[in-house]
Amino acid sequence: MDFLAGLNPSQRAAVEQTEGPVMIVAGAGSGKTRVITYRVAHLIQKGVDPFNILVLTFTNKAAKEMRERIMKVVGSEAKNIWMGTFHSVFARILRVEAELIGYPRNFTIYDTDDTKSLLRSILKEMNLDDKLYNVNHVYGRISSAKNNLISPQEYNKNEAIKAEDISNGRPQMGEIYMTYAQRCYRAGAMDFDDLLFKTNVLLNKYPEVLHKYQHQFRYLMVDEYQDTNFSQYLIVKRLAAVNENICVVGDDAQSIYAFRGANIQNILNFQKDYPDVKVFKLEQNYRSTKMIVNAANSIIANNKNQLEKNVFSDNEEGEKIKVTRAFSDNEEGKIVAEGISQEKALKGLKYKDFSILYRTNAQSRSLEEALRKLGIPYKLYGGTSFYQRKEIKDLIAYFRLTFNPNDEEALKRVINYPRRGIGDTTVDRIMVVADQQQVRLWDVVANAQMFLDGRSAASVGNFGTMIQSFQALAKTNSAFDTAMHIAQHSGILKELYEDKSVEGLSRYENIQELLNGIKEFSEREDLEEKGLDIFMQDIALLTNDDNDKDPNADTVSLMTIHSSKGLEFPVVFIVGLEENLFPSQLSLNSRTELEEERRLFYVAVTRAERKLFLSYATSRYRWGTLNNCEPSRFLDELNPACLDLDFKPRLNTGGGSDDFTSERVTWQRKESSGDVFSKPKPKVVKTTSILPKAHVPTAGFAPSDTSGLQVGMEVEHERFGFGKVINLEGNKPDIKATIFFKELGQKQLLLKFAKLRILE
DNA sequence: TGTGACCCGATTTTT
DNA sequence: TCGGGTCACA
Repeated sequence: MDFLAGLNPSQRAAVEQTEGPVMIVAGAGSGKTRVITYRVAHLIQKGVDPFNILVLTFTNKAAKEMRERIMKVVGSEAKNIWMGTFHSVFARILRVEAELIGYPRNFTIYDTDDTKSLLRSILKEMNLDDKLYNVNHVYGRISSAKNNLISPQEYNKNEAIKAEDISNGRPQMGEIYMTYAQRCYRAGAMDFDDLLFKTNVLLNKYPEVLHKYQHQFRYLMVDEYQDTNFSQYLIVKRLAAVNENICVVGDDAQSIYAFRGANIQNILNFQKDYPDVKVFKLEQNYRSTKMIVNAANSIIANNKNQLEKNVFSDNEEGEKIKVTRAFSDNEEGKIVAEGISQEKALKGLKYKDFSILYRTNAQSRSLEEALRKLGIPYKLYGGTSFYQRKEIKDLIAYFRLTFNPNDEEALKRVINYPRRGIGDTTVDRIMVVADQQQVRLWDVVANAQMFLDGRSAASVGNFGTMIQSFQALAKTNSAFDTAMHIAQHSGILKELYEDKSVEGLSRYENIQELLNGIKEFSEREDLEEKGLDIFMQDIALLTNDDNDKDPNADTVSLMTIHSSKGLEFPVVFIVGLEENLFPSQLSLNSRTELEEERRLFYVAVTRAERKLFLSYATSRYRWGTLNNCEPSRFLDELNPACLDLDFKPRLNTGGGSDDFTSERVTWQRKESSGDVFSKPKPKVVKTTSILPKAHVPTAGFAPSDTSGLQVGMEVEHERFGFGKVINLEGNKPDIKATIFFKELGQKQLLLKFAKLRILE
């Protein structure tokens, strides 16, 4: 057990407490991954069969890294641990059990694009206004229903939900959800949320299945527990119910995915669920200097709702955090790029020791430009992943159709690509016929002569025959041979080969790369089954980092803060620290959202090992117009003792001062309402056009006395425009009004702060 | 059925 | 600014 010696007392205690419910609260940089890997290794060395251990993570990358590290300690036994993302582990189980809940074993997994495209079709078929029923909104609504385990039936029965949708002006939401679920079912497809939702259905409806897995997974561990949603929470709870050997690891301070349904309460309430839980706190940060840890602590202290802990560092004091102000986004880029060159030369670092973090992807442009000018190599993380590329999705759609010919989205994608004279009208016709005759899509395609007429029957028939030939081929051929054949005979390869443009060339290369990947898969010796169908199974669950060509290249890393979670760099630049950007404009309406932004800032700061640079610009191009920016409130929240301001506050020049602290004071004075959550209006400096939908208050706008405000009244808000009150709640000074604004949709406002004019 | 013009919308995104 | 999606027209 030599490896235990390298752990500090609390890490070691957490590793050794293998039985019963355990919660490990792991501060940033406290050796969390180490504890998990050693804990699993320890279990195995104690004689637990790896097949009985289930470890759930949120990313493929985390699972992969962890498995490799465990392998180093216990050897190849580690291969037998059930370890993977929630989605991949339960997809694997669902493939075994699918038929119980009425799905084919080779069900398709719809990714976000498939889901949105299906929703778009449904909205169109229902003749709904796609502004009101915005696809993203509808998707979000359905997704959150599923994540909260509300089935379409329950959704439609629930009066509160119905009332909410009606007040939002979207009474048909329940119907959409119902149709969407039916269409997925008909297509033999599950979306991402279904993988968890259906697992719950399965475990709930079939006690013997639940029982089987409860006994199989005698030890459960969940990484990043603060990011679980209700659906995931319940799966874990069910599986752990018998043995209660459940260990969750997380850091509430790093919960940054609530916007996707993660419920921070899952970790905050863990002690209530398991009263005899043993809690271990990992509070020593091994990653960063004292300066950085102190600064991070000073930020997170501003959040109210959190588990008590005291993260500290025994590392060296370290340098102060350098704060820089730039005049524009481009100047900010230039300053960062120069900063990298300087710091690199000064400290003898490599490019890969640097990372630039930003709130939104759009910010990367000016940074990239500046880096290119100085010849600094960089790598952009995020963006479209390999499997998201159109050409890859097209070819994969053929594969999908081969194994699941009812896959509606795959069918729509390729039935006329490459062109074969099957237009939208014909495709619509197929859908309608399938609906009317109560047959599956594939029945219509395969028997085109019966269901369609004339010319379209012939072309659809040919398409069907082609897919059938692929199916026959797949039965007897290797994954690679099948894939190659499909690429050639579908016409995709030819289509791309003939496109000699730069993009066409790269598309062709991407297809080659996919085929190479399949070839490698075909030649793997550790797999028993290696048909194309097996290769296909989890492809929707793969993401970009699985395709990182050269992870050791010496380049600066550029990424959003979200994607930086779990990573660390000697030197970190966090850019764009401006109000309305970070914290994001859209997070300013509620304390919960603002706190999430603050945790995001905390995550960003704690990525840095040795040196941290912060910057903001006083003006920035956004959506084509130049805007004035105020420095972020987060800068004020940092302990000033940790900061090294790169500019001198101008003394008494009368026209306002220049360091952000005084700027803050200035704008706070302007906001007489005292509402800390209201935001300063972005001032338009130079515009080529008037800002799109900015509301211009009616001349002589003056807030009314809102004490007599009633539901149903029409009001005007200074910035949000005209709207109607749809709900009032709370008591006297804190009455909260839900108002549906014509331009912006529903918003909740505290009456004591909101400036509203009641319309007669 | 195919193409180009326009119009909208725009955080973050482990799966 | 940029990209995707839709619509009008050929």
